[in-house]
Amino acid sequence: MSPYDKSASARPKSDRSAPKSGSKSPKHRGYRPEAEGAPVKKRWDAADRDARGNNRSGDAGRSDTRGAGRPNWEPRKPAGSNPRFGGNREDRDARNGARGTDRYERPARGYDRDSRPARDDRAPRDDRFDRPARSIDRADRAARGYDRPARSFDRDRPARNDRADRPARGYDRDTRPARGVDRDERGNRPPRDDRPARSYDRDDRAPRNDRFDGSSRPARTDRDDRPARSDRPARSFDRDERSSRPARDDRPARSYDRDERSSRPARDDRPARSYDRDERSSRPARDDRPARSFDREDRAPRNDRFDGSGRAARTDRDSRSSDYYPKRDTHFTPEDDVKLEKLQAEVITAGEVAGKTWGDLGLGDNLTRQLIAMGAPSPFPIQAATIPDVIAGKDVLGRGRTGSGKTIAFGAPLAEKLLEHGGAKDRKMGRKPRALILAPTRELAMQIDNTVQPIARSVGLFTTQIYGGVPQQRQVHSLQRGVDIVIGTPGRIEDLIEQGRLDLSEVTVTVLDEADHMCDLGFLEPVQRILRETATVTRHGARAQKLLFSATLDKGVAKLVDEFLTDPAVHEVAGEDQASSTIDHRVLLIEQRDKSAIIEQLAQGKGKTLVFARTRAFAEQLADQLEDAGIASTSLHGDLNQSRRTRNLQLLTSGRVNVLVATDVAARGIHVDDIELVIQADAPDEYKTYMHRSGRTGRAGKEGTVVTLITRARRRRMEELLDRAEIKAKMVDVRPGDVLLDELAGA
DNA sequence: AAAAAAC
Repeated sequence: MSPYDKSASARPKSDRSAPKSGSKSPKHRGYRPEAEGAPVKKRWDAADRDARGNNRSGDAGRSDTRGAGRPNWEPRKPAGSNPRFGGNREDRDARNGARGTDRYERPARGYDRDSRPARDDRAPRDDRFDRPARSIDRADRAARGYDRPARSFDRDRPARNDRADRPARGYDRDTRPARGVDRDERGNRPPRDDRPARSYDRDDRAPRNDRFDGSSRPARTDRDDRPARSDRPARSFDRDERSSRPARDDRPARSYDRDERSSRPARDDRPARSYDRDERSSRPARDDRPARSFDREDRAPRNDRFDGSGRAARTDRDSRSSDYYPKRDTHFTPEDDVKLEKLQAEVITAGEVAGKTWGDLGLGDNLTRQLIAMGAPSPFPIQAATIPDVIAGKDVLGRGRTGSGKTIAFGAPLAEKLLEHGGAKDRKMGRKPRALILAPTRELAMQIDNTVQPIARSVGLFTTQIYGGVPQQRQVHSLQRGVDIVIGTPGRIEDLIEQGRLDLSEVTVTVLDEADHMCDLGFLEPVQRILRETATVTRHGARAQKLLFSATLDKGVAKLVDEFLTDPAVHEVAGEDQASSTIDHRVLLIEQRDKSAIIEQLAQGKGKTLVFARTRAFAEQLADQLEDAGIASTSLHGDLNQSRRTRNLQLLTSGRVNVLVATDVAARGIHVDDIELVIQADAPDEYKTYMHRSGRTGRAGKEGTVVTLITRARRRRMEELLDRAEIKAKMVDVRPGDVLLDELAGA
């Protein structure tokens, strides 16, 4: 039985009062007993559809005017820059972004602009937005206390989109106490309304150092002197305790809590959260922390609950939700960075490609025209290698260096394949998708769509993005209208399958981008479940295809290859190793205490800079620190809501900000024009991570610099890692103020 | 251990 089967026996979840829709859950803030069972979303849908004349595409950022004249693998304008909302807000955002104060200040707007389908039609909301809170005068905003409501509004927005029928205003605060239940442990917090207005606004925030000096705590950079923490329970403890609560087992709750905390102003009685967390993460072991076995005790019964019930579906589902509380019994050792054997590949050389046209590879005229219009006059090697095989109906594994044009390598032939059988002529409402592209992050899914969508559209095919963190309603609408190509991340795709709103049974071409990563722990199982939902043969009896792409494709994908691929063609491009790339790799040997100062100096450059940190907290902290140092910067990591993630990435893409501090969420696939410098504030643990991070620069033959900061103690490990990556890098001792840093910054 | 991925 499929894990997504809709049969009654497969869905005991809803019988256990743990339905999926938040509004129907007694645990959800939106719970309204009288609304239970009522087709809340449907009602909104219909009204909305009428009101807006049914003329909007389901996805943001759709305009065929974008992107002409760019390299062929490059996304067009990022999602969220939809011109239909006019230029005024964009311009205002641009100004704010340029001042570098945009990061937390007006979160609600980003969401509003990017993902909200039809707010203009909804009077109560308009009212809210038309208030003077709009003013971009931050002092004014802060004085009026508008910052805080705007923020909580922002967090609730996605959930609310489909619930216009309930009273919108004041809702957040009314229900806040309910959530407080989760945070009893931190109970000595003053009532919310007594607190100063949320002020991530840098202007009214005390300088960081003061904040800590004043409370007799060491400055944050002084990691070794840790502040006493006895004045409140350890946070990690909170979390474990929370997650052990039966009532909350079925949802993560993490992002809410964290988001909430991260937005809280600094309090005298305890360190700011980011500091707090970072400090904790650098601490190897905590004696006061409950043993891990705690978690396992909690998990064991859950398995029992489903084992032996004869319901394979439930077992599957359960193992998936347990990903949110990852099993801790897998022992981690940093030495685990094993280099797996490369797959034996057919090698194509640049010479073989010379003079080939898109048509030579088997693409039709429309596609050829479109690709040329997108700035790809002729195929890159990886494209020349894989496109014919994809069109021939083979399973394909493609390894191409970062930035070598993999998206078109699968996107274009995929469109061609769909055309073969019906294609645009077969267009009808509610048709099932026939192709699926899976990506590991939402940003990458958006970016792939930005490239694939115009290609598909040129031959009358439609795409849609299916990923989490945004209201699902628009995505469902798209599916209902009928799409040909689904592009998304595993979580939401599984979610919609389970809800019966996404049917992959006619998907005959499936693409895994960053395929090796999709085989990593935590991704593999969802991906396997999704692949099992796809068709095995086309309606013409041909075998359904699977295409696996990555810059670091290795035997790690064997699990997927063995189950889902038949006699795959493996392609790579000769001479496209890291050694031949245009990236200048440097390893800087530094003192730990100098790290901040060195990063500041490196980030001074005029060019775009991407800084990688190991943890979300450190990424956030670094971004703050750089801003405090007068460097316009922003952050990208999983602690941000999706609107911020999208917006912050766009700040860098558009050049409104020159520095982005990110976790490894940005390590793979993300393309931003002209990143000149990649700084690895924390060295990566895996050679693959190094390769993907560094691949954010030096794209399409451009030059770039990658700087990795390590302490001397780590030198040996770093050398081994570089060996595996086959990268040669100079190692240099560096101290703050050294001229070399300015040179590397390209200032 | 961290990161990502659903509500």
